Amino acid sequence: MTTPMLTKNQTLVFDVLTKAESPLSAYTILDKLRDQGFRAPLQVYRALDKLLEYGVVHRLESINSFVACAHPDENCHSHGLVAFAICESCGQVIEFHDHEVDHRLMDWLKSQKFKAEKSTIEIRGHCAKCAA
Amino acid sequence: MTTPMLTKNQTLVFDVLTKAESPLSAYTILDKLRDQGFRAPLQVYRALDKLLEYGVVHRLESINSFVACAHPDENCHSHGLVAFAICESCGQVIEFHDHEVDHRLMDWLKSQKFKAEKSTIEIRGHCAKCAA
DNA sequence: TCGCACACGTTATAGCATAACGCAATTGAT
DNA sequence: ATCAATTGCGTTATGCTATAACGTGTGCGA
Ligand SMILES: [Zn+2]
Ligand SMILES: [Zn+2]
Ligand SMILES: [Zn+2]
Ligand SMILES: [Zn+2]
Repeated sequence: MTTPMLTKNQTLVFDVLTKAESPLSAYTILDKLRDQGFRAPLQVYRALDKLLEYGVVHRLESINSFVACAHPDENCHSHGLVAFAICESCGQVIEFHDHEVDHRLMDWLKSQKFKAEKSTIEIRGHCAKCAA
Repeated sequence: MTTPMLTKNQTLVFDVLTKAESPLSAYTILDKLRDQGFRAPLQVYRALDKLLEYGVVHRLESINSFVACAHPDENCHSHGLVAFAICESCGQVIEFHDHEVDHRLMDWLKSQKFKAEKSTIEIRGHCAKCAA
């Protein structure tokens, strides 16, 4: 997916996520953008929908939050799965890709004739710094 | 985790999930149990918390729903990750385990000194029957 | 000019989850 | 026997997450 020009709201939301050090919930984003004129959740959700569609933002299902893509320039997303390690102490997220995991999962799905469309791989725990 | 005797509410919730053909949301479970005296969401959530703790029920993060474990007798859960293929047409869920995927993910996490505690692997798409 | 697509704003509502209180039964130590 | 701690339960209220439904304005090609 080639990313078209972002609209004003999309840019605001994307910038907030890019500057954040941890994933943010839609409502947290809303609060951060009230000074820029945001008033309602839909303004955030509509922007997020587009950013997700363009692949420049990921949704973390297990914590109802959103992060900017950590590898916006690689085209891994088009042919591979994305995985996340989420620290429950500091909130830091590491986004990673592993083709071996991809292929293994895809093979299994293929063996079941299951047509995959979206995937979620999220590991929660404690990062090196917080586990000490 | 050895599963202790279930309480009345836990049994009711577990039975509903066991009989269901698809994952159920907590509020759907609540509705199904109103005739048995359930009145409030907390009655469901408290039972679910215990059932999740005992490992006899899984939570599907990507669809805010719950399913009975499909392999209650295997002890895979103690040493392996659990994955789900979720059909977005018929709602059917296939629970599966793949040690190769486990090891690969665990190795990566180890290389990052990340201490994993909970994992979520969910693939959404269309099952063989619905993809036709 | 008309029709359409798209972004946007606003209000209201739906859906998911937990806080906080109090009561009752159980257990296990003193 | 008594007390304290634990656990489950019921209820009310609240908070967080997400979408429905309506209307506006703008740009653009037929
Ligand atoms: Zn990414
Ligand atoms: Zn951390
Ligand atoms: Zn299971
Ligand atoms: Zn299906």
